[in-house]
Amino acid sequence: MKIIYNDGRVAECPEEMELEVLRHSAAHIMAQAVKRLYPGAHFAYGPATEKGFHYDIDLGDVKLSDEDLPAIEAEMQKIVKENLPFKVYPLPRDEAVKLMQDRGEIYKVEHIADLPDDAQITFYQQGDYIDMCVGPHLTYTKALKAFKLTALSGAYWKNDQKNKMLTRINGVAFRSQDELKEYQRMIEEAEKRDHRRIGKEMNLFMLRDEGPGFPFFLPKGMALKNALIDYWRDIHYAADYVEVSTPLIMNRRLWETSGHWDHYKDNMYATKIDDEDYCIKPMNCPGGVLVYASQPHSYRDLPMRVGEIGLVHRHELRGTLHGLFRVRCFNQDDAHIFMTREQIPDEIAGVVHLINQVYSKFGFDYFVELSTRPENSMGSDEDWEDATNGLKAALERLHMPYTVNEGDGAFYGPKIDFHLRDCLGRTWQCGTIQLDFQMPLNFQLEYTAEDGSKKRPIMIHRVCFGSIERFIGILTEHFAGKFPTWLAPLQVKVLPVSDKSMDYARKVYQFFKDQRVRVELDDRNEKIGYKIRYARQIDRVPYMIIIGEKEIAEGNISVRDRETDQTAVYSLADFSAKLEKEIRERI
RNA sequence: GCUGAUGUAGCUCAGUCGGUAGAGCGCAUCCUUGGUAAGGAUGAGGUCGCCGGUUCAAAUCCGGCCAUCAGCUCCA
Repeated sequence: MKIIYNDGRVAECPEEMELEVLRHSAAHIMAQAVKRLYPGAHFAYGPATEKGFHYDIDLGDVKLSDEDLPAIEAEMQKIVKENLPFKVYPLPRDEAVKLMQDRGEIYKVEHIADLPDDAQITFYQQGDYIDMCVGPHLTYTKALKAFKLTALSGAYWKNDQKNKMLTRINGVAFRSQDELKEYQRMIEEAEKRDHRRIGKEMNLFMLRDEGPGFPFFLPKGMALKNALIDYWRDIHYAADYVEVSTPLIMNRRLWETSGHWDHYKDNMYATKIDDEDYCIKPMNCPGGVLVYASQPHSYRDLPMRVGEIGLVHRHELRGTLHGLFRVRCFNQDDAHIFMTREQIPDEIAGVVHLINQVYSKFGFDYFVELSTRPENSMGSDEDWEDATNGLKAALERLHMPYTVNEGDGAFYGPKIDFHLRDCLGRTWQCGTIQLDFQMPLNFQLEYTAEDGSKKRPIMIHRVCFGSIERFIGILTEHFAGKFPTWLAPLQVKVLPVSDKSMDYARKVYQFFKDQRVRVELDDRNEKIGYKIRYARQIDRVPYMIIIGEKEIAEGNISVRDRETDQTAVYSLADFSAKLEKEIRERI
């Protein structure tokens, strides 16, 4: 595949750039098609993206709907068929501005104004369509062989909510029709993994119009959640954490002291009790701080690692809600660490280690981001500088690669965020480590130092799962509902072949129930084949125990394994031992 | 909150031109007692998201609201 660079050079495209160039050129071709169909259209940004391409377009008063996409796609096909060459030429800044002004491209003019003075400005042209662009691009439109427009959405000019909402047309493009088909197959596959679909099928949780963003956990989902929390308690016990629980509703005065009232009010649910203002907690930290402040502390107590599975409520914009990934009430697997300044590096390293341990256990891929001071924040520049450097130093000491997200920290401190990917490639923030000099100051926290003086502790806020709900969503997609045995909502299902084996099946069921195994008995009047299909497809149960007259006669059980689909014969005691080992070892 | 789409039985969906609703699965009962991915029959189940308007008549047309979906913005 040949491409043309913005210096006019034509060369073979490096393989790793092919998709990007293809998609970027697809965006230009789409813009040309849109301009032909809607001459009043003005163009903003039209990049290649991770999945395809899009172009943000100002269509004036024209309202596009999904039904308009096929016509645009057909026009694109026409342009491809015309096999127009891509030409490129540079223009001096004033001429570039004039060209774009003459063509009514106000967004491009604004874009030029944002470019540095010495920027080289180049234009790509195919047919009568001209776009300011650094390229590279295809050499002829016919090189675009496989594409599809997928969706219409909105996007703000320069991604800023204060700016005008433009129309974004999204598409995908590939090297060949086969790759496009493969992509469509993958999308279907990913949709099968969607935690909202699997959650419904497996009866894990539900969402109702009566409480948008407030998930109900059903018995199966609750079993899963509790198994996850049991695991959390074990690793935190081992890492020398203690656990507390603090109130959901507390007086407004507390939130004023913590700074939440000033910085987070819009996201908080408030209520009146006995004529006083109360807030439902959006974060656990003020409660955790009150626990620390309830007693005098010595430097000998530090670091103090205090965990809390805390239920928080946040009033999120309704357009942002998404299954268990984005809700309005969720449990944070929170902890607050109180420590001396000297203990910061070790404590941060300890938390990074713990989070890494958890993610590795499940086999997650993740990336790390360092978020710095936001606009609406509290505290001195020095403290922010110190805290940010502290986090940086910890990451560098651990050789952990990270990107910097300027201005995205919490209002009380900078943070390290851990992001996990969902089945459709979207990423979600899960773990976070926040270093906080402010809360101890606001609440006048102290400890007695070795020399008898009073000193101020530093605080870390941190979560591993992030939100237990979100983490369960991620786990559901990661395992496609086939949770490892220790986590599975249902671990064993007993399937009698007929009524003749029902009594024995009941005994087997009771045996495992007594061992605290999560077990069910399928005593419906159905054939064994049907019961197996249900246990596999709907329950996704790790082990099915099939009980027929043969098993009764021989006094054993037939166990079908979810992973292998093989059936093996065990004695009750042998299988019970195997199961117990598997559950205790956790994965 | 913004842009676009959607909302019919527990679930997945059909319902043409406006004439007050259908299928499959699931559920219940009965028959069947069947050995590793769907045995058969019968039955129950719906103010068509909510409110208002147009009309002799609205699931269907119009308006408002609510929720959901794909994005944007925001976030764990």
